[in-house]
Amino acid sequence: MQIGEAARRAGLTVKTVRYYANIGMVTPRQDAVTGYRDYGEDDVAKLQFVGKARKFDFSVEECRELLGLYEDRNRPSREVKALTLKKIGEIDARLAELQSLKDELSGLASACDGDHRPDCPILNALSGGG
Amino acid sequence: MQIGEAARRAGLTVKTVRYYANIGMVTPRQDAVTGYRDYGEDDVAKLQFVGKARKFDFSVEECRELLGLYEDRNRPSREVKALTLKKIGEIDARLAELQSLKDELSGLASACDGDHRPDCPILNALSGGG
DNA sequence: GTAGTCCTTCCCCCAAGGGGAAGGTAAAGG
DNA sequence: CCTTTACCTTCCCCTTGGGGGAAGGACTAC
Repeated sequence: MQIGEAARRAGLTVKTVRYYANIGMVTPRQDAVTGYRDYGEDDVAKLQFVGKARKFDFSVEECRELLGLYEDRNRPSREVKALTLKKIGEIDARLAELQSLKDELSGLASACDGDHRPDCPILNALSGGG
Repeated sequence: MQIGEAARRAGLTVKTVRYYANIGMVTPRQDAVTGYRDYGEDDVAKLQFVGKARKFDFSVEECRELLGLYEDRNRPSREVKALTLKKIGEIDARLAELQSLKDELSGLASACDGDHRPDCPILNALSGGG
């Protein structure tokens, strides 16, 4: 099938699918006459796979790795789990970072009257020497 | 002072400080003879301000806005607070997103044996039609 | 014939700088 | 005076993951 239908079926944009072809992640056959990319069912499955993995915050490179494992019928599940745990760790770190950021900002915001007067603890905090 | 010392005092890299000058956020005087940027104490204060705001996850454009408010002695604190609350809202949204992501990944990871065998619920989930 | 829709490649754009090259300048040391 | 060192300058390419759009080829429908 052509790239448009493959993209629709995978829930991706044509641009994205073409990008994945360019970086060698999901490489369809090429029609020798028209030069059009020719996607098979297996390609669509890979595109769906990558699309889902991306939604899980895996980077394109990690998706490439997962895709390799996905295609390897003999891979040990250990490797997939390791990648997943690493990703969970990264998410945890980011969660903690965002949470402390939020706490600080919330503290500042609640200390600020937010009226017409120029006095503002938020700006004071940003300009202060802490 | 030269850009190196300004950067050191603000806790930023020279590259970053030069970037802020290029985009017109913190614009030092320019030495007519050498062409070197010439930073004053007020510039360093602005750089510190922007550096802190960046750490609070404000975008460069938001920093520019905050800097404008910071320099306006008559600004209403309302505007600063509004920006801060908006940022807190964004952080909240991201927190929720990451949390649900983590929950899903954690569920998958705990369902995966992580041994030498190829059977892997994580890959099954990524390739499944959900 | 031509309108519409599909496809191709090509190039520039985003954030927020990082890395490094090529070249000017100033101060210290011999 | 000459050289080394440590600054500084501009310029250009690199990153992530594509988006936007131009220019041009291809196919179907009317």
